Amino acid sequence: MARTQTTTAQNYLKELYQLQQRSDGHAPVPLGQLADSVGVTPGTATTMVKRFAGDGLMRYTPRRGARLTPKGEKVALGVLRRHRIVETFLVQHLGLDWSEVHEEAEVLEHAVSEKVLDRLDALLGHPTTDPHGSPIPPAHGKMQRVAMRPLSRCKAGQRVTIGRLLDTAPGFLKLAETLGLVPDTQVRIVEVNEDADAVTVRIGRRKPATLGLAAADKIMVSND
Amino acid sequence: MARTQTTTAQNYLKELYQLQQRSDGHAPVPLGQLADSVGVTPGTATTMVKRFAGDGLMRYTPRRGARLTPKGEKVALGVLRRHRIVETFLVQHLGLDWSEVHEEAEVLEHAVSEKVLDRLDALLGHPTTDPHGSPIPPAHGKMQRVAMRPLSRCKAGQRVTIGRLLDTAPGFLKLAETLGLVPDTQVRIVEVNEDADAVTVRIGRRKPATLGLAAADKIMVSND
DNA sequence: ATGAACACTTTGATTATTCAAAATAAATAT
DNA sequence: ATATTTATTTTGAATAATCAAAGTGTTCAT
Repeated sequence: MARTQTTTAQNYLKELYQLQQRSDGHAPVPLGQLADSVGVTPGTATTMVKRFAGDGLMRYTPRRGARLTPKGEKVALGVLRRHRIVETFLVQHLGLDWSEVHEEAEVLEHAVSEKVLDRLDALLGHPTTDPHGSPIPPAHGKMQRVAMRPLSRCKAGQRVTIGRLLDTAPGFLKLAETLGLVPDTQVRIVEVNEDADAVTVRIGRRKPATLGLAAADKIMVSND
Repeated sequence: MARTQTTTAQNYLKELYQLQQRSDGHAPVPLGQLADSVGVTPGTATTMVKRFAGDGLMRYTPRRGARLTPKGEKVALGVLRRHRIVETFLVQHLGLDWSEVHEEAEVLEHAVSEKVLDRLDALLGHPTTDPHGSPIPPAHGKMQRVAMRPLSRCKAGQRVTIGRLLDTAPGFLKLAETLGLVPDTQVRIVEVNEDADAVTVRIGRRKPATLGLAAADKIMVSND
């Protein structure tokens, strides 16, 4: 049965889910990474993960790492769904800036009931992505998987559409907004310079913008 | 500084505030009552209240009871404000039934930031009462005090307006709704029978409704 | 007054979550 | 291979919040 419902558990599950997505390939996620994401010391993560494993929410191999079980993944997707629907609501109906809604949603995701969530979802017209372009897990059924690649791996001359921003830090999002790098925007790759560690892009007739590769790594795009 | 910010502390403060309102007169509220309201055993309330007293949030006299300090009251009013604005939002914008929003708000009141609260408040047009007629404490300044008396203390023949429902239990609210006893409704007192422990009221041409005095006690009215 | 009743407080434990620091294992470099 | 570094786990302890049950003070009725 387990305390699938505590804020703490939900956070561990949610973070693990996201770490699995990134470095995917069915390899377990090292607990140090999980500890970082959750914001606890490594020792704490070890303790907690062992408990979640006992609850059937994670599969844990000492010294190697952890993975979500199907049961744990279901919970994680629920949390992510709440998070992203709340974010969408905050932007679309309360007019908050997209750079600040992540933090708000971190708290609200644990306080919104199924019923309220459904109403929000309906009010928003059953959105499939949040303001940062991240997919909103459906209430039932599998998550749709959209093929995207990071802006850092594009070639000069290509025309692509911004799909999703992977970094939720307000500073990063504020910058992206300023540059016009928001989901559904068409962008032309002006130059990719591995040596200078930079990508230069251009939106319409705006003045070109240059980003470091680390930043460009966190901007996912799809072909026009 | 104290942990004014934990959900638990906020609940104790909020409940104490409400108990003070009822049996007011600057007399301390017995901890047994507070324990009941918060939903903990008496021993727990004693432990907690001593801590809050140490934090300057309550004034505590052993064996007599507790009262909020001005500082504690400020926190309590903030919680109440969040609770009631959230309730109003849930009813007016998400279409939840007024009988169920109290429970939802019990959780959300601890998750809504100042910024989100302000936006909700603006979206709702700065309401002064929640769906049950309870006053919403203003962001700054004193709470307005409206003179009302319980329906149980009315006399036959009087015409009064329903102002506020004091009981938040879904069952009670559902009943009140069915009978039409919702805020701002005009009601005529048909009969008050102390012996039968009942009050009979009539709304417009509807068929008269009879309530026990205990229920009528929880319905506050004002003169037409 | 005198002893029940009742309300409140104390005590001793428990659960959930966390940290710091010591111990251990694995990976890397020399 | 051996030593060093790095990552992970263990251990011991702390904090917040709670309960059950025993203890104590008050009040009330006789």
